[in-house]
Amino acid sequence: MREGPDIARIASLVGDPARANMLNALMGGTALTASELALEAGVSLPTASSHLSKLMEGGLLTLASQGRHRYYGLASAQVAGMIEAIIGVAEAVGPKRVRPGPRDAAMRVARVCYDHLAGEQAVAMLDRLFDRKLLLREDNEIRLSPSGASHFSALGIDTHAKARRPVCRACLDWSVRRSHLAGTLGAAILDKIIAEKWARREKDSRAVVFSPTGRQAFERVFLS
Amino acid sequence: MREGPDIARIASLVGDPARANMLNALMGGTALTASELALEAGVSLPTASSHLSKLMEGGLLTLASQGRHRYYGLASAQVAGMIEAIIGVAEAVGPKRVRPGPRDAAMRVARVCYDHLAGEQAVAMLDRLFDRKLLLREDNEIRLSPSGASHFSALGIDTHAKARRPVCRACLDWSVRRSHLAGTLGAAILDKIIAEKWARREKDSRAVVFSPTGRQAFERVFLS
DNA sequence: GTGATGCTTCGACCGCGGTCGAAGCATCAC
DNA sequence: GTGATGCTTCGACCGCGGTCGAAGCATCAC
Repeated sequence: MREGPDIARIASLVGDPARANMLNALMGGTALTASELALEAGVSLPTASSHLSKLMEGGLLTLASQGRHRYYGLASAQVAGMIEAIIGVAEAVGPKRVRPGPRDAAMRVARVCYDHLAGEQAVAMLDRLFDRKLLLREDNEIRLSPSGASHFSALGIDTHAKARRPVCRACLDWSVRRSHLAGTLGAAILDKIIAEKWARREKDSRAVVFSPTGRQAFERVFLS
Repeated sequence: MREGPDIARIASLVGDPARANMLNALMGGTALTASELALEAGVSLPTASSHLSKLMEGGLLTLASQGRHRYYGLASAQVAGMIEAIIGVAEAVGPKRVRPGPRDAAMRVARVCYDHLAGEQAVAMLDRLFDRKLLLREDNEIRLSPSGASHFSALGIDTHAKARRPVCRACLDWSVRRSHLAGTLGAAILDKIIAEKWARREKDSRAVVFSPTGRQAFERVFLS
């Protein structure tokens, strides 16, 4: 018996198959309606609605109403990071799959984690941003250096904090088991990658697939 | 409906109050017996035993039999990291506690995370080890540099890999939301801190409290 | 061998929470 | 206004899983 944060409550929210499927679907970063999430989870609309209200009450989701459409999304990158951590353990202890499959390999290279890039490319990128001193580790935070601020501005990437969200944040990568970049800067970089058409989102997957020229451009800008 | 790692199964293992209490107790790194864990969880011995077999089957625990005593411990630093991530979300979405209390503050400064140090001090230490190039980020891993190897050897810290466990690993800190050092090196450093009596473990808590001189010694060796 | 200790297994109980059909509510188009 | 769409609420059902006492099993001390 101990007080402290109610970890059982949070874990049990993720611990139902229908809710886990919904959260997994939302890891792609796109907000979805109750009908879409019911389909993802394989349950009826009333059941999905009941799950969604539980996830809302637990603080794991946000809701944006647009007319008669109601879009559910993950509450934060922190929630996404927790789900990544659970996926990591599930992968590690789960039955070894015979062949990981091409989609799985693509996910390890680059994928969406809520609103930012994850995978080997993302971890390598954060390492290089530190090496080039565009980002600094300081006072237990990741901070944008002056040269980093001008670097990203020159690329047309907005580096200003929005609504209480930090610019830079670390997020643990389940496939690499190292940190990648989250926060508004992480989200802005992913936006740029997609906007520049350096990479495209795989349909019905979190995988991010770079084109040959897009990969070169990405590496020149972020990995050089 | 989707295939993939069974995250609901792992999360539901953590999602029961009794099991969550047990896992929380094991975050201190000390392996405990079924009776001790039953006490922690506030359930009877038969109930605790049933929970423990479920956690074992799910791959979250390891078991070491010593005569008629059976010691349960967390299966890996990865499992510990997942629990830290869940704690982080529970803290963030949970009711804001009126006064965090001194023990809570001490936990944020330094605490045990399974077998290694976590908290502000641990995050600062990993940053400095990178700055001093004793550790290197390379190929999506953390590697010990040659100078790092001789540095730690000189301190009497064994830096050899043991039984398929990596020497260096990142683990996300729930209070700082940045990486600290896990792996055999992370464990060896915590061992040294305790062995040198630079700090002591708080009873019935994960907090690690440095003595004034111990803190100076730690900062001289790892934060300078 | 005998008795003690530590834990697991068995069996029975029970209630929490997931489930969906039907009804209700809100917003839309026209 | 009327009908359609999208979602939530209500109500009833049901079964999974948590619970513990009693019994059983394994290892210890002597």
